Amino acid sequence: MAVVRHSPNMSAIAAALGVSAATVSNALSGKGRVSPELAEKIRTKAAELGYVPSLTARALRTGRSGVLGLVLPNIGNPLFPQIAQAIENAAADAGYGVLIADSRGNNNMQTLAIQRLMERQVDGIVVVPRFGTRIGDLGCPVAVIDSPSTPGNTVSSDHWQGGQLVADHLAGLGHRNFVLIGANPQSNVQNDRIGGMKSRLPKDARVEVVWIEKIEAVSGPGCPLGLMDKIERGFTAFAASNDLHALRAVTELQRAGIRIPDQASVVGFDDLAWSSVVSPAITTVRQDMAAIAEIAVNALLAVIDQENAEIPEAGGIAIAQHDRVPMTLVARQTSGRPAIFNSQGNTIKGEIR
Amino acid sequence: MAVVRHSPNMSAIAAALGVSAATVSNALSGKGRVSPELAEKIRTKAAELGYVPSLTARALRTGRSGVLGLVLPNIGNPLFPQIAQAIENAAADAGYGVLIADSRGNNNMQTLAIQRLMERQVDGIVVVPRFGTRIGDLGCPVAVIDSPSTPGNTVSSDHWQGGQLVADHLAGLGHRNFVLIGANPQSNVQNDRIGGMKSRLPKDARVEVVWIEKIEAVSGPGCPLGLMDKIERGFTAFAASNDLHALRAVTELQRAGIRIPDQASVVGFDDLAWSSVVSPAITTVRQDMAAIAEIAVNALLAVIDQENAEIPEAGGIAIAQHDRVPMTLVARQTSGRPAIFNSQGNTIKGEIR
DNA sequence: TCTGCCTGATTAATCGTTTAAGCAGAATAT
DNA sequence: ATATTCTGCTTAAACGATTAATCAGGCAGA
Repeated sequence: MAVVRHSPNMSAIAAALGVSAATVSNALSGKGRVSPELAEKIRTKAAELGYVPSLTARALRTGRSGVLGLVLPNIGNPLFPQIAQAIENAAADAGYGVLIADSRGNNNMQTLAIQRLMERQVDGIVVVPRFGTRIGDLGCPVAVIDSPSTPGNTVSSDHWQGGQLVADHLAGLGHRNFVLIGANPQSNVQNDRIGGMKSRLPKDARVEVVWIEKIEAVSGPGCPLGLMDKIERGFTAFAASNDLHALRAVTELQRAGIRIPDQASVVGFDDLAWSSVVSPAITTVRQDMAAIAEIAVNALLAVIDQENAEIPEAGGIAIAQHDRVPMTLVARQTSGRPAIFNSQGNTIKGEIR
Repeated sequence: MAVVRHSPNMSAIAAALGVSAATVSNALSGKGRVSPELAEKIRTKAAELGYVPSLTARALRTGRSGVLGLVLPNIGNPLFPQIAQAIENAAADAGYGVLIADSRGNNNMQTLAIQRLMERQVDGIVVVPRFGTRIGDLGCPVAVIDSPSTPGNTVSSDHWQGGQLVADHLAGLGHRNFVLIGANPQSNVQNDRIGGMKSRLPKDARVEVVWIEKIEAVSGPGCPLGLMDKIERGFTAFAASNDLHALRAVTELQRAGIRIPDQASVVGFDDLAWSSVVSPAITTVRQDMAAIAEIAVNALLAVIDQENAEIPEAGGIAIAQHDRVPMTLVARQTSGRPAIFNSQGNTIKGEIR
């Protein structure tokens, strides 16, 4: 008995039906002129033989691999799962595969990673750039996910609006003394979030900003952020640019005996994996990654199609008509009314709940 | 001026030098018979023209795509970044690309994800299986990363030994009352970790196991785990099968006013992103992902090579000669000697530090 | 000188698709 | 009745590499 050697190809189907391979191709793609009956016969025969098209051969012929590259500043980032999952799903829905590339935490590698992807002839690249880097003309369609305030951004969350959500939430609860926590002022995303927060704070609010990297540069990584000092000075609301920092704040305060949210409120961003299971569960602002990924992938595919139709030497940056997707606040347990005994310059009488 | 249309191919180099394409191929691959001088000329010309080989064409001809698939139970998992990064690095070092596939959290999708990868003719697949699923003959080389106690496992951390590390650490600090925290008893990884811990606990130790999913089935996701009850009953050591659960324990205890590590010690696994920055920083057991990834990828490549040399219809599961890589304990701030006032049935006098 | 071997190249087939071009017969138009 | 357009299919040429087979000389041995 002859064992099935490899998966059958178009010629096998053609031979089995006594037609030409071209006809099989046309029938399966629905492109050329094939009679409905024959087309049907071909399709059933293909299914019967378990035909699987060779994407490699198709790629060679058409010059399109059906694969998208994904470059992130740092695969180790806790936000990576969300992004990767969303992009993978959006790409899969569009019939594309996703090739990942790690820039291993440094800027040169980002370029190298992109090159490696292009050698594998990806049709386009989705990149979440490291801050401080500009994605230029890569000679390949690119979709950039960063922040609306980044030039060349394709689509991203409306981080500014997200910041406003946080400010409104906390101010609405009665807070007037805010500590804003960021990591690095160079990041557009963080700047937007913090800028958005500041833009909505009440006029009589007192605000201080803490930049983690500055503190760590002095006291070492993982060091305390000096939040108890803020508490003693009457601050009640801690708004971090990130759930990781929010978590850090929560544990630092909790460890010092502060009850959350009774004595202090903490809010983060991104709804990271642990945010809902710690005690108390963290109030956060969530990105609609599925929407972002879909918009990014679609914008990318649009550029790819257009490039394919016109000049092959385009390689531009994809631009979505709708470039900022709104964020949503998820109120959980780390935010509440400021306690009376802790509120200075507070106009409304908050209750301890 | 004619602009460079696309990246030049072998024929372009051949034409520029007045030789045949085959010679160029031989020169660049070093396979056929080419005079050293000509080979050198070809190489410099290739560099000069900026020649990039078409991996697609090569894949079509050789039947090998140079791409590995990576399938995980859930891309959203916080461990994903570590695994993905390690696999990507190991694969890149071996000249391979990595295509990711999300099984979107359910078992059927795992099979589908694998199929999608195979359609893209990956040369092999690295899979971290969902628990409860067996990876059978896929018709394609597979490396399984799960646990040494899983049949068909290629390589993984020695979770049992990791568990022993935890037990030794805590027992060495003087603890005698242990709460072991797991999520799901079906997971081989978690069972190994917990089994390893149990195997090294002192004979006079008191042990209780908490399964999170059981509790959540009753009280809902993210609910308290009832750890204060354990504290009141004299337990001082909380060993979780995972940093996520450890963090959950830390915050739950902290929130209730327990000082860590003075009144209770907590240990986790995996050294997840936040473990080093929360207060107190979490003592954990780290996996050597780089080693695991390298072993897995190498074992996979071995099967690929062998399959390529012999019968094309193999598709077996890769087996590494060294299938378990040791874990290392990272002692941080959540583990310490048990306080005297809390220690029941404790033989040594622990100090409050 | 003739045979045989080695060297350094070329030729041509192949991988599996896609697709432009061609072609025979039927249907329609003039 | 003849010219034209469809229709349904086939032919054959790509895509860019790899590789087995071939071939022309040069050189050594008999």
